[in-house]
Amino acid sequence: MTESTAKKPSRIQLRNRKRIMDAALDVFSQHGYRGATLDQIADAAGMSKPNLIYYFDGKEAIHVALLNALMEKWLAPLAEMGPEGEPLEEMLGYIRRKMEMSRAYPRESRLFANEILQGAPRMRPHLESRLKPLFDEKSALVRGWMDQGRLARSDPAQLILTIWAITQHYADFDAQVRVLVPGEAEGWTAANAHVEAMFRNLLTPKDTGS
Amino acid sequence: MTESTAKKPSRIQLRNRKRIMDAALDVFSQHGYRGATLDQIADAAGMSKPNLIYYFDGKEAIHVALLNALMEKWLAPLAEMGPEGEPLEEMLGYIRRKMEMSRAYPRESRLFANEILQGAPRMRPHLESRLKPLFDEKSALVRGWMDQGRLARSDPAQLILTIWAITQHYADFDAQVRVLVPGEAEGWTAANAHVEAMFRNLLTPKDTGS
DNA sequence: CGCGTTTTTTACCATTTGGTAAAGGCACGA
DNA sequence: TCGTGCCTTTACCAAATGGTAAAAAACGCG
Repeated sequence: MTESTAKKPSRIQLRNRKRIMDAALDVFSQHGYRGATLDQIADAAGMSKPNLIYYFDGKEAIHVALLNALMEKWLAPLAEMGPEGEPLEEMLGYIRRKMEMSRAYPRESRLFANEILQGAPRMRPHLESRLKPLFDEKSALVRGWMDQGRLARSDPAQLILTIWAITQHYADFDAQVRVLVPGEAEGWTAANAHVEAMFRNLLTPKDTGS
Repeated sequence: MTESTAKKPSRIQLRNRKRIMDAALDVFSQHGYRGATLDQIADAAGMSKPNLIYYFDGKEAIHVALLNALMEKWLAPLAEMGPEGEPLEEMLGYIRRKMEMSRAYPRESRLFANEILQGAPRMRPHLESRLKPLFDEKSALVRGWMDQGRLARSDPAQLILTIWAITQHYADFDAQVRVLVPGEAEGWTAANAHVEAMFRNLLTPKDTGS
């Protein structure tokens, strides 16, 4: 609808839009929305500031475009968790994917963290329309597993929040983690091992006898 | 040393410094360092911008003063955990205090979160000199408990990181939590219950038979 | 090539923002 | 009550920042 009259973008347009988005991800994730400047983004993208504006309507438009583009990627790990497999393995798989996201895409994680920290001014609609339904769906799935006794019982919503908190912590608070836990590369393997063991422990159903 | 030649501050000075710090906490925690403006802080403190500068050397000085003042309060819950009591109760007490901090002082939590997110540019010295030693000390304490079999074994450092991740999440990502988990006041009781049960579960030593 | 279209640059601009200068107000002890 | 030193305000300012106008350059296609 929004694009009904838009012509199809040229190769240059596509390439430059991507360059801008990548540069903006760098800058926004490092300095936050207000801390980022168009000049910084332009520099990082290797083009002039007015040239940025030629491709995007303005600073806010770039930010919103980033947020929109990232939302799907960000939800994917949770979306993939389905009722087909063994509950414990489905959950652990989800947790592993989430850890991998934090490791591989820390900029994206920090971009979201910045946005949420400031009250999600530009993302609340997305949270309500995309995140909430998925969250509710998966909460119900987990509750079902618990009801069947295939997963240790707890509050599914709180459980998912807990998973997010821990996995994202490694990306968002990287600066702190690095100070406290020396060793760069090994840091992740230790973190992965701990998180996996922890949730395996928590999620494995207790044999209730009978 | 720094204050060797300073006169003792008057009553007005004390009062206004407090007003400024409180206002600055509001503004910085909501918008981040660069997102905050002196005008906003001045408004919130009910005084003029040059008057701010009369009491503090500038924007950065206010931010640093805030960070310094907050550090002690922030470390207190962990500092209080000592070797006297029963390990499980000591840990759960710590976790409860940390949750209470997030509930009672979300602005402080977000201020730190903002700072760490951006790489702790103004706080890294503090992290190294104050946080790291405490972290190492308490990690060792926890490891000792585990070695004695009085706490379930895991990586102490990762365990503490995990506690921070979860407890701070409720303050820092409040905007998201609110969208996902309806109910304001009850939210905290559900969160408290979940976190306590979770860590009790994790920390209780498994009877290894004999 | 020739020419319309897309892309990029140069030169600006208005607003915001951190900060200053200096005069005025105010409190309070002698 | 008068002056002295602490506090506050008014009037500014230079730099930074988001954004625009319009000319110049590059592209691509018949």
